[in-house]
Amino acid sequence: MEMVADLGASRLYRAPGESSHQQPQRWFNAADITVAHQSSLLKQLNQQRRQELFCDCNVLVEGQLFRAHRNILFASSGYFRMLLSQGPDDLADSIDATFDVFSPETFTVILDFIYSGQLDLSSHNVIEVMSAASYLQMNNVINYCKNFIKSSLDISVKDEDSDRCLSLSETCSFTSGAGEETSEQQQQGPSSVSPPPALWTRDNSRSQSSFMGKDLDLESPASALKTNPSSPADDLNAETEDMQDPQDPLYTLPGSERRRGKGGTKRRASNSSRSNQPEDLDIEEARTQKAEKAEELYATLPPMLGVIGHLNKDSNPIMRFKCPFCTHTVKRKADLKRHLRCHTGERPYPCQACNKRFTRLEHLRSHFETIHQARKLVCRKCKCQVTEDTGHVVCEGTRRYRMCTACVQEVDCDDIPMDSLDGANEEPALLLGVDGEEEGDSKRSWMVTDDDDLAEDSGADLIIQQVDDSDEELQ
DNA sequence: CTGGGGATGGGGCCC
DNA sequence: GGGGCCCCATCCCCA
Repeated sequence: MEMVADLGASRLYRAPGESSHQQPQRWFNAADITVAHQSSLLKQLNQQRRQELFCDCNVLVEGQLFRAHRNILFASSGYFRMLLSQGPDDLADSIDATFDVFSPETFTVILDFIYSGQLDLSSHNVIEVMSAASYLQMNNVINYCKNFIKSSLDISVKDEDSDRCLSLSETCSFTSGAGEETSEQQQQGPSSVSPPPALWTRDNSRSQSSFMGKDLDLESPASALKTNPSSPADDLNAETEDMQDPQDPLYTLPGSERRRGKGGTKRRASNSSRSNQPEDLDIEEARTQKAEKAEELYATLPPMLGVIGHLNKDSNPIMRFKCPFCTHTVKRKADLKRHLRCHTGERPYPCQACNKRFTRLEHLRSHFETIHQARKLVCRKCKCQVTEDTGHVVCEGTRRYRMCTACVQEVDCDDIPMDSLDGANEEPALLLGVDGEEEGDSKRSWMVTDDDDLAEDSGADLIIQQVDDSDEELQ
């Protein structure tokens, strides 16, 4: 084909075999050609999908199998992009993804959109489609849903409750993540999908169940990389790999984050109190990177985080915030931010005594009081109740605990460094702080001292400073 | 091997 | 929105 004119973006081509002398001349606009080509191509792909030709990706939604093309899913969804870019690509017969967080009908709507540009939204399915789109990281679909809801709420736009079908041609351009720049596609008859009932509450309950449960393949794109549902053994392995040892520079790197069950902290009980000084820089670097990545992650969160939950008793919608990485929803944005730390691996609260890091200040406080302050008025040996006066505080490395007089006499006292009773009642300096944060007044008692060596936690070398701060200052 | 308890993490919710 | 408390689940250690 010969280009005969360049009109900026619109180039004109002469059909092959036609000379400039032939009449009438047939001119092709490059933009038209592109659109026609894309349209034809997509139509072909859609046909192939419906005929299950060359489908190399299996998606299981509530037991219903969908077959599609990896490259199409990859190009359309951030979720699949992450999933397919890291998953094995030689398992044509295996299930690539399993979803229980939305219905097959919803996935059909989304799949039809991917392959046709037609988003079959209705007042009945918009919430679940939006929720699914959020889960699949398809910002364009989310935007359509938002527009749909917005226009539905606008009483000036009289559309009653009639279902509407948004097509690419009628809505905004896409500037979101890669793969969602599907550009203008051909108009195609809306796929006839029977809309499921509004299922937000169902989704919400799933959120809880899946979150509390073990179906890791639903938790996050990263965890979804597992082809098969994780077995307890897998979890164990995951645990093993996901050490929370602060000495491990990767222990909470966002990229290595893997969802685990509640409270699954792998403890290298004594390891955490060992310091490899030459690695400190690496640790700090990793920590910084992690914080930066977390910030970056927060900054690049999909715009659609707030979703409309079920109606309250006044029939007003209850806004909930959905985690972009899993199906969990929360009422408050602050709770979502807190929740996101379990995905980002961010642990902004380090214990200066043992270097262990925590996601929350309260966890750090609890840890410090329990481990380093001997706050429990219980004899560690005989479990009897002691008081601050009768409970001798025994130091063992960075650990402090109380023992009753009898137990102290029973064991070889000479081997156990022991605080005086007076000292036991005094407050060791809480060498705690929040990385990168100025200590506020409320945290003054959690002083950061200049003695960074305290963080080295070299066992018996720990220096317990005794200051006059009262316990109450902690509260 | 097993059960109990400690330590930790995460969600809900109040202040 | 942050801090904090309560509750519960999970994991690990140890007797």
